[in-house]
Parts: sequence; C-alpha cells; structure tokens
Amino acid sequence: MDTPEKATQIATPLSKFEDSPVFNYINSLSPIKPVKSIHIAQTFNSLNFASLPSIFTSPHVSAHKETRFLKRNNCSDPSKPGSSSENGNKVCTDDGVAMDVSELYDNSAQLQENFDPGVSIEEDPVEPSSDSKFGIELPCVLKYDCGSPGCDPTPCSVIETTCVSETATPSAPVAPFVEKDSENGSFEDEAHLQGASRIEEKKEEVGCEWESLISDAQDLLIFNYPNESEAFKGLIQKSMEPGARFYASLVTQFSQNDLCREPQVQMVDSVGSGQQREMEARSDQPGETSELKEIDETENNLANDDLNNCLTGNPSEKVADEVRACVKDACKRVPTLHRGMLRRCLDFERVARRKNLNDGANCSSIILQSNEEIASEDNQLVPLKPTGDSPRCIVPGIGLHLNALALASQDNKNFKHEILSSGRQLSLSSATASFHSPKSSQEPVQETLTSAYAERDVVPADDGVPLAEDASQTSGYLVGEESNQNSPKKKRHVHLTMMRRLEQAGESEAASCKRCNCKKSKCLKLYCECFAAGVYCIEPCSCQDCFNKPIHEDTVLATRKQIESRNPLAFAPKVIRSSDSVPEHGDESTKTPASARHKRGCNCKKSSCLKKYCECYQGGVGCSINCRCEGCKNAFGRKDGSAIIETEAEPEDEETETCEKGGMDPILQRTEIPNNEEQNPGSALPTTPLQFSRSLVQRPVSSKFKPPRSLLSIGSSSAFYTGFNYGKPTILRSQPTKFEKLLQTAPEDEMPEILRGNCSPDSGVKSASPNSKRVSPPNAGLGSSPSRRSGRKLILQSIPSFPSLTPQH
DNA sequence: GAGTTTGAAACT
DNA sequence: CAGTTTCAAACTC
Repeated sequence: MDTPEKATQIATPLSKFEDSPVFNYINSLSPIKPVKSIHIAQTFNSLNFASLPSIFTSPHVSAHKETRFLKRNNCSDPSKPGSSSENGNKVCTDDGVAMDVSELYDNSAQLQENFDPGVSIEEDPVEPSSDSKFGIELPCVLKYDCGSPGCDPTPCSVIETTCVSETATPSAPVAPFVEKDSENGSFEDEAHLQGASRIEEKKEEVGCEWESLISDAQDLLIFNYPNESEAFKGLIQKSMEPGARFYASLVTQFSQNDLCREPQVQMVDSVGSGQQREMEARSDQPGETSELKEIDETENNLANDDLNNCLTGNPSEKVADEVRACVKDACKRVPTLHRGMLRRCLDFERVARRKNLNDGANCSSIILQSNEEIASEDNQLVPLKPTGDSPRCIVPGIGLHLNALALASQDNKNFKHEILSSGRQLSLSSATASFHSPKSSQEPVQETLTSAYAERDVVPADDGVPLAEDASQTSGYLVGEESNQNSPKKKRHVHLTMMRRLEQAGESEAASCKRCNCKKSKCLKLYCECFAAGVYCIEPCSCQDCFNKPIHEDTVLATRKQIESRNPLAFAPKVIRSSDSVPEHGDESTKTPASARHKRGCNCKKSSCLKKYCECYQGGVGCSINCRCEGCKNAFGRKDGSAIIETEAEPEDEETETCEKGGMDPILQRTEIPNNEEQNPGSALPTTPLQFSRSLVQRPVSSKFKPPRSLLSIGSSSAFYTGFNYGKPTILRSQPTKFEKLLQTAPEDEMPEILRGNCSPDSGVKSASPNSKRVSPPNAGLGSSPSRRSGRKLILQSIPSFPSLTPQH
C-alpha cells in the first residue's frame, strides 16, 4: 500500500519505457527534455532539497493523492479544449522527460521523503502534471482520462500510451496505469481514483487533453489557479513556464515524497513539449526567485481570471466546482509545499490575499480532502466540525496564521466550500504556507498577510481568510499526513491528524477569522477582534459602521498607528510563546522550550480564569506572575504554578520566575494532543483547535477545554494590516507549527515523543519574562512566532528528519 | 435571539 | 498609576 512500493513501481515503469525503442526514438526527437527535467530537478534541490536528505521513504501515498489532485485539476481545468494534437508532441516530450523524470523521480522521491510533511500539498499539484506526462504520471493520466470521458478519452489514453510508447493505444496503456494506481493505491489512492473518476467524468464533459491536464497540473502547482488550460498554455509559454518550473520545483520539493515530484517535472517538460523551449529557457534561467516572482505574478493574475474563466468557461458547473476546489487545494498546497513558495504565497496572498498560510499546505490538504471527500477518509475530515464557529474560522481565520491554524476541524467543510468558491482563499492558503515556510520569511509573511488581508477585504471572499488559516494548518497537517501516508496506517493517521488539525485549525482560524460584532467602536479599536487581529472585517462580521475595511485602509492604518504609539505592543500577540515547538528530534529551533504566556496577564476576578473571559485561558496559556487574577483556576496553568498538565514540565525560567502558570502546558498539550488525536481521530475532533494547546488543555481540564478559539484570536494580530508588524497570534502559530511538525514528521507514535520533547522545552522562554508585560517585542512575538512557526514547519517539512529520527515504524 | 456577565480597552 | 467608563465577547436563558 505504501508509497515506497509505488515509487518503485512507478520508477520501474518509467525505466521500462525509457528502454523501449519508442522511448528512445522519442528521446532522440526531443533531446532537450532531459535537460529540462534535470534543470527542474536542480531547482528543486536548490529550493527545498538541499536540506532534504532522503530520509523519507514512502511518499508514494502522497503521490497518489497528488495524482488525484492533478487529475482533478486537469479535469477541472480541462476546460481547455485541447490540444489533442499536442499530445503527440507531448508524448515525445514525455518520453524524453520520462527518462529524466525517472532520475528525478528517484531524487525527488528521496527529497520528498524528507519533505513529506510539507510535501503533501505540493505533491498534489505536481502529481497531476507528472501524471499527464510520464509513466509515473500515467497513472494519474489514466485516471483522468478514464475519469474524463469528455476529454478525449483518446487523448488521455494517448498520453498514457505515449508514456508507454508513442503509439496511441490509449486504452491499453491506460488500463495498466490504472491498475498500477489501484495497486499502489492505498486508501488514498482508491479515494483519489474515485475522486479522479468523478473528476474525469466532469472532464470528459469538458474534454480533457493532455495539455489541458498538464496545464491544469501546472495551474494547480501554481496555486490552483484554475487557469483554464488556455490560460495555462499561455502562461506556460510565457510566464507559466517559469511558473511551471517554479511550481514543479516547489512541488517536487514539497512533494518529493512522492512520485508527484517527478510528474511535476514531467508536466513542465510536457508543457514544454509544446512549450518545451520556453520551459527550457526558463529552466535555464538562473534565478529561481525571479521565476518564482514571475510565476506568482502570473499566477496571481491568472488565478482570479483563470478560476473565473475555468468556472465560467468550463462546460459544467461541476467542473467549475472541481476546478475551484482544485485550485484552492493547489493554492493551499503550494503555500505549504514550499518554503520557496512563500514568496508566491506572499505574492499570491497579495493578489488573492491573505492567508494564510501554512497552512497553505494545510489548505491544500484540506482542499485535497475536500476534493477527495468523496473518496475516502477525507470525507470524514470534512465533517470535522461544521460547528457554528466554523464559519468564522473559515472566513476570518485566514487573517493570520491563526486563521490558518484555526481552520481546524469545524470549518473544514465550510472551509472547503469557501475555498472552492473563492480564489482568494487559495491565496490565503498560500499565505499560510508562507508562514510555514521559511523562518526567515517572517517579514514576507507579514507582507503577504497584509496584502492578503487587504485583498480579502477588497475581494470579499470572506471564505478566503479562514481558508487560509485552515490551509496553513492543514498544510502542516497534510505534510505530516503525506509523510505519514507512506503506509495505510499512516494515511489514516494522517487523516486523523488532518482532521485534528483541521479541527484545531478551525478553532484557531475561527479565532483568527473572528467575526466581530462591534457597534460603537467602528471596528477601529482593540475592542474589535478583527481590528485587534490586524484583519479587516468581512462579511461574516456583524459590525456596524465598520471602518475596518480595505476601503478605509488609511483610517485603519492611522488608527492602528495611534494605538501602537500608545502601546507598541497593542497589536502584538497577546500570548507569547517561546516557540519551542521542537520538532522533534532534529529540528532546531523548536528545541527551545516554549512557554506560552499572556504578555500582560489577565485580571480575572469572577471567572476564575476558567472561561474565555480570561485572555490567558482563551489563549490557551496558563496564568503567570503577570496575572492579577483572583481565584485562578486556569486549566492551562495557574498563577501559583500549579500547573495543570503534566506536560508542563518545563520548568523553565518563567515558571520559576513567575509562578509559572503553565503557559507551557498548552503547548505541551498541543503536542500531546496530536498524538492522541491521531490515535483517536474521533476523539481528537472534539479537542480541536489549536489543536495542541487546546487539546492539551482539554485533556487536563477534560471536557471543558475547548480550546478557545481565542487562541487564534489571541495569536492573531496584525498581520494583515500592512504595517502591522506583529503576528499576534503567536500562540496559535507556535502551536500549529508544533503540530504540524509533529504531525508531519512523526506520524503517530513518533509524534507524541516529539511533541513531548517539544513541549517540555516550550515553556516559554520568550514569553518567559512574565513580568515584562509585553516582554517580547511585538516583532519578536508576532513576527517571530509566526515565522518561527512557519519556519519550524518548514524545517520540519523540509527536513524530514523526523522520519529518520523517529524511527517511525 | 435577547439579555446578562465579564474583563479588556479606553478614557479621565 | 489608579479609577472609571466603554465596549464587545462570552455566556446564560
């Protein structure tokens, strides 16, 4: 079931093809291809892989999923009519590529394995492309083809056949591929197949072509942009190629786990066949970054248009929906997928707008789920929590990392829908991804957030925001899942984790997403959660006379400045975490213990710090010395230090210093939770949000803790607004990262350990200085937290160390 | 959904 | 800095 086998299988087929005379012939025809593939591979390596060892081994599963996505995407995208004619060329290219791909695949596989966590998202996009192209791709293609009657069955088959041999015996090749998929396919595969079949059906209507598939894949890679095949083609030729490369690289990097990477490369190549030259030229281009930017731009531009076009242009609404979903997923995936992607995310976010993030990956994962919902377990995920909160989460959550985090379970469904509906969401997801991505990219992230935020506001797509959050979380989760997916069990875990993540994310997102209900503050005071979180108010908000909208950007910024002048930390995350999420073994940063604490402390007198009235509780952190609360019973940690949970162990300075409230606990809890969740998916759901913190909290507390969405809200901060520095949602972010890492890296059992390890450390160094009210400069808190988290996630993803570290299974 | 409670934010 | 008021979320019914 697991990936490794698949990978081997795929690889073998490719090699076979390569060996075949036809393949050779094709290769002779298109000498360039190999170079491209290589080139791409290099890019991948440069971007992601450098760090990636080949630790992860079983990406296959994820790959399958990806393929599904690709298929779907293709199907969705197929709007393009086709370039049936191109098939031949593509075939040739494919063949040529196949060779390279096989190599790449091997490399990518290793890389992917390393990246598994993050890869999941990327992989999906990649796979599609890859599928279309080569043997590896074939499965996907076949699926698509089979699924999409409309598109010329022949084309698809052709592609497949081409893969096998240039001859067009579509059916024959297809069947084999399909079988492969099915065989390889674990649950996910099956689900993918199902989903693919559906998609294919839709596609059939549209009429998919190989090119369209590729284009779709590329689009997906790009971020889901549904860009219709046409746009895709054009893009590919023009900007797309770079983008394709970029995506491919990203995808490969992220997805490396699975075959998907290769496929992506292949896709690119295939595209190149038609546009190979361009592709090559692009590949040749030295600067990946430039490519990325271009891609981003194109994506951004295309994204909206493409999505709309695809939706509108595509024959059937179903297709449009699928396309949307695919796009959303892709966007989500993309962000999460690659750190390098961050820029995209940022850009993308700008265009699409925020959020979020990492979630991006999360989003993608979510999207995938949504897409795959039909398929399998994912469906379960979807249902996670449709709770009332979800709505917020979905939309607003996006706001920041928080949003991404928040996505959590509840919103999943809604989230999916929203995502599907709005392109922005995708952007958001991407943004989330950005968070995950690079530690270094904190600033970028903020930018993205702000931009995304602005965009959201502008756009209206409320959904987008929450989605982003979800995405971010999901991405992380996805990554973990994918990484985990190697085995069926892993897949399940992944799903569970995903679910949990989603739930948590949903919660967090909900928090981040928050909808305000301001009546007198015009949403220009900290009373307004949206404003406090640095997010524009959106439709879900019930505010009156709201000035917290993009239209009033100047006012918002001015007000914000005023408030910041008064209190520089006003928009900083209320909860400061030391970020300790140590990923597990290897990850670096996380080692530091992270204790989360409320920067100012609470002043509760009647709630005993057991209700959300208490910001500490709401933030999922224990009370600290800073708190002036009376009768503190904070489940996360009491002022006196009675902490709550076991996890808290982190002694750390803070505790010693202050009473230690237990800020750490949440984190620890979080970490623990995931494990639990993974183990008990069903149970996990309830825990939800923030997953970690909340879950942790909950446990300690027991049922009561719901993790307050506030965590998200708390964490959330200004990210959206341009200037706002801080990503308030430190807690959330940190949590998510931890989770993600844990999830990603350590699937099940491992995770707990890691989490534990991480947890302990958390105690909060940063937050540590309880006294210092806002000790950590906003930047540190905001920027750092998010970035850190993101970075962590990235690290985790990129460094699949977990797998290696954690013996896994 | 309306009303109450609560505590943070804002104001003095 | 302390006290008061305002505000909106959280909570209850």
